[in-house]
Amino acid sequence: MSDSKIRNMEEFAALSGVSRPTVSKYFNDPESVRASIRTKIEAALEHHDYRPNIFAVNQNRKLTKNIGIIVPYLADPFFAEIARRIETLVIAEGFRPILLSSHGDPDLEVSNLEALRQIKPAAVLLAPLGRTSERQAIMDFCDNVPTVNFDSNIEGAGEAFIGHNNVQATDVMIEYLTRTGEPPVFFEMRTPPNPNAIKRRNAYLAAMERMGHTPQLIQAEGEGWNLEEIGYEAARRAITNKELGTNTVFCSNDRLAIGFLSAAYELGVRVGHAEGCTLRVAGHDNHPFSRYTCPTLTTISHNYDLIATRSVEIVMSMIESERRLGERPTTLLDGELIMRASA
Amino acid sequence: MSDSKIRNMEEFAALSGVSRPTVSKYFNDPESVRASIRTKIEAALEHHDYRPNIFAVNQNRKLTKNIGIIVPYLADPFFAEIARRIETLVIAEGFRPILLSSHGDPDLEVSNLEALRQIKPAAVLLAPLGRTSERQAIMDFCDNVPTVNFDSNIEGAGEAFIGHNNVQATDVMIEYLTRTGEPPVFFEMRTPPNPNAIKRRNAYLAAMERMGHTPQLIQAEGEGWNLEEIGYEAARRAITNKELGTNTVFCSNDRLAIGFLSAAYELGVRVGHAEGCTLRVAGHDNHPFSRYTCPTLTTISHNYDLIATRSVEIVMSMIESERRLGERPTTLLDGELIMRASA
DNA sequence: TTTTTTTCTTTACGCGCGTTAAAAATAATA
DNA sequence: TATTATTTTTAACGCGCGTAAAGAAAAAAA
Repeated sequence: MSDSKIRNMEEFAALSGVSRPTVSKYFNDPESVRASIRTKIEAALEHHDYRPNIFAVNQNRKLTKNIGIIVPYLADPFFAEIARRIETLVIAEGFRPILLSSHGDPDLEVSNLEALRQIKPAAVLLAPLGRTSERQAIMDFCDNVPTVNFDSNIEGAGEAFIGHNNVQATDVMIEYLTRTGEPPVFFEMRTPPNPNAIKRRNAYLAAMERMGHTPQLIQAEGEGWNLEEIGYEAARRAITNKELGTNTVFCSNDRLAIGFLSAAYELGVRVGHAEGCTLRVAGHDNHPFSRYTCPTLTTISHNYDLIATRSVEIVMSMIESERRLGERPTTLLDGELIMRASA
Repeated sequence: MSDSKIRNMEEFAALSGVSRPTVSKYFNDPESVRASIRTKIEAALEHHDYRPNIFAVNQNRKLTKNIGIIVPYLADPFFAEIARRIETLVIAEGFRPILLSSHGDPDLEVSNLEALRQIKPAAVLLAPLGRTSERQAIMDFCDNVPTVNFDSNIEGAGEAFIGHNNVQATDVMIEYLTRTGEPPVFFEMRTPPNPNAIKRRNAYLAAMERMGHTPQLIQAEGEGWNLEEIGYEAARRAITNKELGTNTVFCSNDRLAIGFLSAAYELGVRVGHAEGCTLRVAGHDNHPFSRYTCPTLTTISHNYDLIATRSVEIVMSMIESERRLGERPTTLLDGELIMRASA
């Protein structure tokens, strides 16, 4: 690098001995100019450190190189992990990820949508809040901006949906639990913020019925995203009141399970599938921390890798094929049983 | 809202019966125009849903209303929580937060810096990686963009530093531990990614010396940000090899402690300050999950609230006072002892 | 009502770059 | 070497808005 500050493309073009329109062409696609010209520009680039003004560029393009990513709650390590992977892939594709979190607030979700719209993104990846989302606002947004819906399905929103196969995953876990012990009680929130939870509940009920077991739902009260606390409180009550119909608990998600394990530990209940344990607890999600709970949590993993790569793939194909897919393809990724110590 | 799409300020000005320069003035500060004019504009706004093109606006302003936030690793709930709070405060101040994570990668940290520079932010809040950061790149950035350094101190970087009082916090914990039992062994990484860890190590050594106890450092090998795993492995070894000189362990941070607790649980070591426990474990940070470990983790809390509010306060004062403070004021926030079950 | 002060309108330029059309230069082909 | 195809240059406009200067209008003060 050198010193001289370049003010604009005009100056840089002069320095590199190439006309400005050609330089502009180069920055939009280096391959689109002749090799000899490319060499000249890149030589100049070595000495002068110039980059086109991003605002001016975006003002004149109908579409930017921005890709919006909205997650419902970034302080949840699950979404943080997904977001991290998506960001990395988006960067690798040569786009700029813009990551926004709704922090569990429907109003903020709408604000985020508006903020993104202003930015004219090439596409957006949206994991909505779910039940509490302003459905209409989301639909409006999707009409104007090519978006892919992931994680939590809002029917009809976006050009495609990619998510977790809650039914398959739930079935696998129930199958495992019943084969290795008593059939599970289902531990969940009465009014879960996320539609995946409803799917899991229904899958549990269906599976139990199919297998000839009587289902039991233990429903925690509480709103919001403080799931560990909600799980902890409800588990405490359920255990002390002896509400558990069997010795096996299947939690709707790992964060509730973490709360459950905490309560069980505190009450002196030994959890696990080993000798001397009186309770088995399983989760769902393979939360980044589930590996370090006490005992380590048996759970079902999302395919973190595939959920990210597929989402980005679809978005990229949308962008290249001048957006808008056909009939909102839905991709459901199978979960994988992670056998650990808790069940 | 109504239907008609407005293309630009010219059109909107016509519709509202006000001249374009005045409309422009309004959007920069509604209070700067006469009430009667304001009424007209806002009336038009009710029917026509127009907002100035953000790229055009930013192109013409020397400084934008953007405030950059960079954290070293967003998948760490500690930073996710801090970022969440800062974002909220920044929005409340009428600015647009741009949150970027370096994902533990020094190169990405530099890319993030460059991305922010392009965006001409009014200011940025930077929590650097620390030891692995490209110091020179950060210094260069700080020369060009008014920035506040937080969490991890890079000497001389930014106009101000705001962080955790590691010495005070460490002293408080050691004081507590020695009063209630044996003096602690210090459990840490040999080459921690974050400079806070070094401060904590030194504070531990100094405090132990001052109190006439012999310090013992147990140093986990490993690089990167997978702290639970690193803590788990090292703890397993330390426990099985009986390396612990006392029955009390003070972990350099909560994520290591989480790994430690996991290992202890697995090895059948009962942790806590209660009867029948053979080991006490304490952490540092009051990580969002420390409340749900087994047993619940005794730790020292950062003042999440203050760290966020103070950082934003300083940034705002920098922006208002035409940036650049005097002699890089440093604010160290005291930690608070959180007594739970583990020690 | 007249004068002064404040605010608004008109007019016009600039920001940095995308993009186009016609002319010029270069490369590929015959 | 002459001809054709491809790429580059020159010249110029447009994007949507900030902003400045001069004159007109409105509000406040005298």
